[in-house]
Amino acid sequence: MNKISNNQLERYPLYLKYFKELESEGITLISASVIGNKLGYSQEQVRKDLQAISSIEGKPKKGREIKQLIDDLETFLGYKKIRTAVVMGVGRLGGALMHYPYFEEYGLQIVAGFDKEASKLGLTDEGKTVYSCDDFSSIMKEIKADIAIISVPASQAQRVVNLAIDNGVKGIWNFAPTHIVVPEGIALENVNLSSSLAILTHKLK
Amino acid sequence: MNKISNNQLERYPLYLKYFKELESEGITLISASVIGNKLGYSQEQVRKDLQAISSIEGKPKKGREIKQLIDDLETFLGYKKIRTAVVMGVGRLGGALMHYPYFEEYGLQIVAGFDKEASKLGLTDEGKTVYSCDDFSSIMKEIKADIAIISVPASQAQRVVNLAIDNGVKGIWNFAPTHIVVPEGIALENVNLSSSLAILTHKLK
DNA sequence: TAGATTGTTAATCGATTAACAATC
DNA sequence: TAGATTGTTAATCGATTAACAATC
Repeated sequence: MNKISNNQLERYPLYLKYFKELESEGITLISASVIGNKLGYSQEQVRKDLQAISSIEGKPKKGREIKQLIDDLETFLGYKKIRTAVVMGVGRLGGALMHYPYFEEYGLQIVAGFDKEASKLGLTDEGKTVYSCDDFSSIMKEIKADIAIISVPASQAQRVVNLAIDNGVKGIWNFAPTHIVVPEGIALENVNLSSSLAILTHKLK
Repeated sequence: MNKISNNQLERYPLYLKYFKELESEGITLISASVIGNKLGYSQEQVRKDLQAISSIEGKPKKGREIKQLIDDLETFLGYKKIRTAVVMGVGRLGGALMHYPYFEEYGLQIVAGFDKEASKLGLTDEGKTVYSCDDFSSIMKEIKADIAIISVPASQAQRVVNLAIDNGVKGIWNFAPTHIVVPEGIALENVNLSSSLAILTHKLK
């Protein structure tokens, strides 16, 4: 199997979203050029992208079956087997992530939050529980989450990441605006708003 | 001047953050290899990156002056001249963005929020005002924000983006998980959590 | 002077785009 | 059959890495 680049990986959820829209409109077949026009990619790129994850070939003159594409994409993106996550740091951003409505659709289940402030602990309006950081190890023994979402202040991030990894987390999704280090074998993905803003600002000039 | 790639742009805020840390520790000079080790880049890449934005040359045997680097990066990234933004859709995520504590540091000032729900309107705890979407045009005539941060549900995003552009916004920072289209001359940057999650999930395998 | 670090030029690598044959 | 769309192979483009001369 060919290696799949990050750019490519970023595109797949956008394809999936579009295909679901088409499906709800009752459309069953789609060609690479139509997809490309809609999403702003070249048709060659669309073909390569879809070839890389499709279980069956497209049909010359007709295109690809949307139902099949959705199935393949959901399988490839892991939406079909649920992964669990905890949110570490339930401030404004952490709270938003803890209740982000689209994660369910992506197969990501937020099972708990952790914070050190007593006022934040307990059940949230949406029925999720925020535990004290002190209880992290014992709670993790029960829930065994796959992923830790880091939304603590930058100064706390590395410490909290270490704690999460020590307690069995295999992936770190870091929203704290700081560089963190993880050992071999642990997946790390950063969402850094300052980087995104830098791109926007540069385009504005 | 050479063109600067998006990857490169994403790295600059991370350099800046690191340099500020070093400065607060009283360090005045830094070499490309030390920077690379710390942030996980090659020293060649660091040199190219810094050359592209530096106003003065580095000093053989010594490295580069941190103070100068910070100044050059802040200038390049636009942190020195304040840009204003409005948040469209003050749900959990929008609320978090509206009060995100680091934006000030990046020279981004959130001047107002907009929502259509009456219960959300008025002053927030942190002293910012959420206006009704109905008043968008008239308020924008006063505040003339540069950027619109989009945090409405996906189904509303394109409509809201159009409204923002019609009222003079020059940049769209889109947090809604959907593909949107902007006319020529308008800057668009997407923060798509599903794309970021796709990368994390892939690394987890 | 010797050595560390710089800047520059060339080589490599990978992703995207282009060209084209295959097929329903 | 003709034409649209596919998959594959080659060309281009751009970013990263490597090599090396310049300099304090």
